[in-house]
Amino acid sequence: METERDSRTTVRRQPTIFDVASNAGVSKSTVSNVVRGLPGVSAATRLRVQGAILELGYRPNVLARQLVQQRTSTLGVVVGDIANPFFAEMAKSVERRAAARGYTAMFCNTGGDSESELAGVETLLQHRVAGIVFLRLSCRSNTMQQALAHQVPVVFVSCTADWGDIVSVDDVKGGELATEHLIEIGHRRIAYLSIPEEQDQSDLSRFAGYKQALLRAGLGPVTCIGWSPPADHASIDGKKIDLLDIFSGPDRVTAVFASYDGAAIALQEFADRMNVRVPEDLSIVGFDDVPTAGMARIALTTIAQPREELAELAIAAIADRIEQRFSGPPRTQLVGVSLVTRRSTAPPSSA
Amino acid sequence: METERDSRTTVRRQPTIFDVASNAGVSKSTVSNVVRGLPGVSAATRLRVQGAILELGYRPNVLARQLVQQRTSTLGVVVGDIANPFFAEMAKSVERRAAARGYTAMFCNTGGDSESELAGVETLLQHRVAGIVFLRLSCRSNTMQQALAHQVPVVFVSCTADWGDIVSVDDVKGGELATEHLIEIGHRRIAYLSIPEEQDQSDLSRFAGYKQALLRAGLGPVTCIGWSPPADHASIDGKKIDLLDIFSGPDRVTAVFASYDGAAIALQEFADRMNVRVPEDLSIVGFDDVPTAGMARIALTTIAQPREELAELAIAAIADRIEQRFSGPPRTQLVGVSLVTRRSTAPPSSA
DNA sequence: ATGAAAGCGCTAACAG
DNA sequence: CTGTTAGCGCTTTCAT
Repeated sequence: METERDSRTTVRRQPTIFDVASNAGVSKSTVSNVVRGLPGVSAATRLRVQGAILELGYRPNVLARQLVQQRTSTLGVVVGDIANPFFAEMAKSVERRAAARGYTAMFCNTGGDSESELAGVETLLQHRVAGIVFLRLSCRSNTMQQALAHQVPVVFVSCTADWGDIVSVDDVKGGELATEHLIEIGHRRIAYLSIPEEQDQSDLSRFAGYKQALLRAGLGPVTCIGWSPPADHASIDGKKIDLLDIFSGPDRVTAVFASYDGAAIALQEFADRMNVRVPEDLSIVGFDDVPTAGMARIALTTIAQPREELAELAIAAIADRIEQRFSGPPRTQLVGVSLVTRRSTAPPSSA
Repeated sequence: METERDSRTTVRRQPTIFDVASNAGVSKSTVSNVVRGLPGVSAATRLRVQGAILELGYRPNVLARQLVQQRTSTLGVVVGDIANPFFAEMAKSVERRAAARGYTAMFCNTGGDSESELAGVETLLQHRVAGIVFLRLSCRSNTMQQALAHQVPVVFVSCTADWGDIVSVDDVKGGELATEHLIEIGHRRIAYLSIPEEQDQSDLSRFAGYKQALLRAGLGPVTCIGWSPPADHASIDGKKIDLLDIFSGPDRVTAVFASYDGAAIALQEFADRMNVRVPEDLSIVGFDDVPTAGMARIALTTIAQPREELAELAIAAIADRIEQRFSGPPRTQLVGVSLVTRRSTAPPSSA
């Protein structure tokens, strides 16, 4: 019979603090004190209680504790796209740092669309998370802001919003660094590449850095290519154009700074397909330094983000809020970036 | 003064169901009924209650609900390494499928070591998760099994253990497919490559498939290379050996089936570094078909896993257990794999 | 040093 | 159709 299994397992629900108490012959409070490691419990009682805990396999119910304590140790983490290696790495670091401080991470992957982003945040809020970490926020809509208004501390990692603490790399600086590198090795026609569907605040800052470096060097024109891989066409200033044309002709673009490694690698693929040689005909710089960028066959020159440092600062910032060590207007912490030179960039050929 | 801010936000804690009730002039139960969408509430009252909910910005406290209901809608997901693109993709799919059924995913990334794996599971259990999904289980120790024994439903995705439901690709079949492909295009000396630190049950099954195909074709010897990238040496049957030597000499290995794409790509990098040409001197087959494998410059022949299907089946399986639609001995569901041929494999050169 | 009692916010009978 | 009541498992004063 099937019920045999049930009788064997005795349909035993999880033991509660009460079960432990009566097993050890003490009161609930004493058990609670032992569990929480508070002083003021005699060694003998403590031992007896610990024995009972082990014997029954007691496991404190976090839900009940958090309900009565009116606070949780759960951190919500909203990730734009966990399949993007950069965010996957960040998610990993954030989880590790959170765990180190006693927080449990509750991830919530959003397709990047603001609708599921909102739904995700709503769920997190219903779970009474102690705070929320945003890894790239797509929606600029203030629906989100309204939902979150003063509910819980919020920290934005690698993205910008004025209603929470920010921990980010200096995107503008990164854009400058990338562009200056291209200028230094001799490029004159340098374009910025971004993928419209994934544009966010970081994008704009990186573009700003690009623009600044370009103008400072007296170069131009400032060119922003909008491209959705793997299409053959793109757009510049809203005008549709054949992507290949951009890299052909006398006035051709010889170097591209892409908004992030994914875009850079996609462009490299496109170039390969079209027999545009990288770096001879076209130099490419990315942003993030994902593991793939370092692979010998990809060898992408890129701007590296210190992922572990970002994660640590983010968790520190939100923990400071949660644990009331800091309150006040939003803080911004910018960390440095560095250029990693690989084989996707070289001086332009004089062709 | 700092307290100004506080007075502005009125130190207002989250409104409770009671606040809504008194605001709408009804009882808690009625509000509860409205929130849960139960019938038997007059349209007028429902409207009044909904108004109050909106006005107060009421958000049900999931913790309290779950405490009284004695069950949660949280699913624990244990991931070996979220930075591995295959698991990142799987995690994403699992989260999406879980959400579609009303479950919230609580991820827990473990460095692959069984210690933090155990700690992670412990945390999940304390949160009274309704079930646990394992994406690659590293530890074979039965400490884990003991901790989980009959506590919650468990499903293993892409890994094997006899104490829970299993949803996996047919690893043996995949190993055969990969090896047969190599045999078919003319290879005779074919080795299996695995990374000792990341070995698991899947590894063994894939190796079994490799072995089977090899023996069936009357080929040999069965060779299992243990390698920790990016080292220059490896080991075969416990004997340390120069990795390059394996691919040199008259009796050299001309093709390798790697336990997963990561290993395959690492080997490709090694080959590039050592001027061993792929596929002319060495053919490589991977397993998983991660996005990187499809990139033009990598072009790895590999065994594709149907990620979405795996995720869907896994969530369906665990939901069946949780929602008591199924109880009984562990079930195993194997889904098919397919060979994706790219440029990392070719007939051996007659050199 | 230990115990008793009052909730945390919610659901789920059961009355009215 | 709506209200009353009794907990879920735990922490936290306050007594003893």
